[in-house]
Amino acid sequence: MGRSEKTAKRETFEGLRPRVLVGAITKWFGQVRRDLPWRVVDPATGMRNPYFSLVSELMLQQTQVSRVLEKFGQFMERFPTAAALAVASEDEVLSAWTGLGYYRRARLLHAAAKVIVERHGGQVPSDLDALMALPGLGRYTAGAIASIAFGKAAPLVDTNVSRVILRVGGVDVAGDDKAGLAWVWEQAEVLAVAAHKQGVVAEVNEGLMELGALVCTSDNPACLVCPLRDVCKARAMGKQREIPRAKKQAARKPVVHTVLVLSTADGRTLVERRAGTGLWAGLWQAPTIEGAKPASEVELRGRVGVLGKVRLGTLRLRQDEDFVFQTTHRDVTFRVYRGEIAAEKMIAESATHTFLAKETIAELGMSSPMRRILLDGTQQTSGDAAGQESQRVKADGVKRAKVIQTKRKNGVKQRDD
DNA sequence: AACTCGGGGAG
DNA sequence: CTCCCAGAGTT
Repeated sequence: MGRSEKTAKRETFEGLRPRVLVGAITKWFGQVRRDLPWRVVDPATGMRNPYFSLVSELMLQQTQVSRVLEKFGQFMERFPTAAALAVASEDEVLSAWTGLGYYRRARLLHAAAKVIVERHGGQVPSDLDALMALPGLGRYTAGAIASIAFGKAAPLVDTNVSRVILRVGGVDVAGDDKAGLAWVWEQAEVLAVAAHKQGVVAEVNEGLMELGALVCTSDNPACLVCPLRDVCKARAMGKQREIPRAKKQAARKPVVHTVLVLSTADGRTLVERRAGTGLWAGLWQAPTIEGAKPASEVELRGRVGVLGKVRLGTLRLRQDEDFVFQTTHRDVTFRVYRGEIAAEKMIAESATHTFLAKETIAELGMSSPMRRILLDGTQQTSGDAAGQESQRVKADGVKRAKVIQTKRKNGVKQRDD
């Protein structure tokens, strides 16, 4: 390709000049950038710690900054280096990940740490292709680490960047439009190359995301304080709130998890590991029967009684109030029964089922609802419905259950009516 | 190309 | 209620 063609391509950002955008973003980012824990700079090298970037980027995939802030520090304390992470057990890693969701990321990060130790001497590689070859790193994450931690001329596109670029370019497509996304990546590359020439590729890439997170938000863009307000085509057209158009969302499927929390007199509880695929794969739980409708007490007793060939027919069970836990693809109704046995020898432990103390259970990888069931006591909520709403659940056999929504911190939001 | 994988916050 | 979020891997 000739030089003129290359030059022409550099100017296809709908007539916008990359240098202008680079300058505006860099200046703005320098003024407002947040102090996030993974943005620390090593005073010795003047560089960001690439391992911090690796961990934070994996955590940030499809996850908001505020959510990652709650987990990042603790994770780094437990696994301060790639080598420390590589030698940890998978359960330790999953435990540190509990509550973040998309648990596959934790396993992939763990696997990436092992590759980094075995093939890269324990140092996160700086080469884009080497980064892409690591488990769990796709085009976005590899580009983020290469550009932000190593200052390489690599582009990056997440949903923030995609929204900013589509709006600035005035491209009216859905957020998951394939051709639109390809175009966005081209523009991101133009920007990254231009920024790299000026030595500010890290600032521009991170600044683009910061802009999308703080100013060019999806619901209510704050155009008046936007550094790109004068060049933004969506704003000129008054379409900044319509671009990008919403993606189609799949309906959630109702399912029911019937759970038996079986405890011993000395305070230990029976737990098992979930199957290796599907929802909450490989995480720990109290014995659970999953189905379209709630399992009966008889079925639940049978599920556990079979373990040690012991009948639990005489065991008295208490039933919690049902609650619904929502994930992206499911409404999971939890029906929880609790019972106590005199001695754990009533049920033989096995490779897959074991009685553990509460402190030990707290160290297992578990889903958020299971953590509540096992560690926060019962879900009785009578007289304490603040912040919760009810909805009719379509699952058979479940009349109505509270949807667990926001976990209020003490004193932050008490009912005041 | 479509689906799957969590969880919580905000409007 | 709905939509969104520093995406990637599998089918």
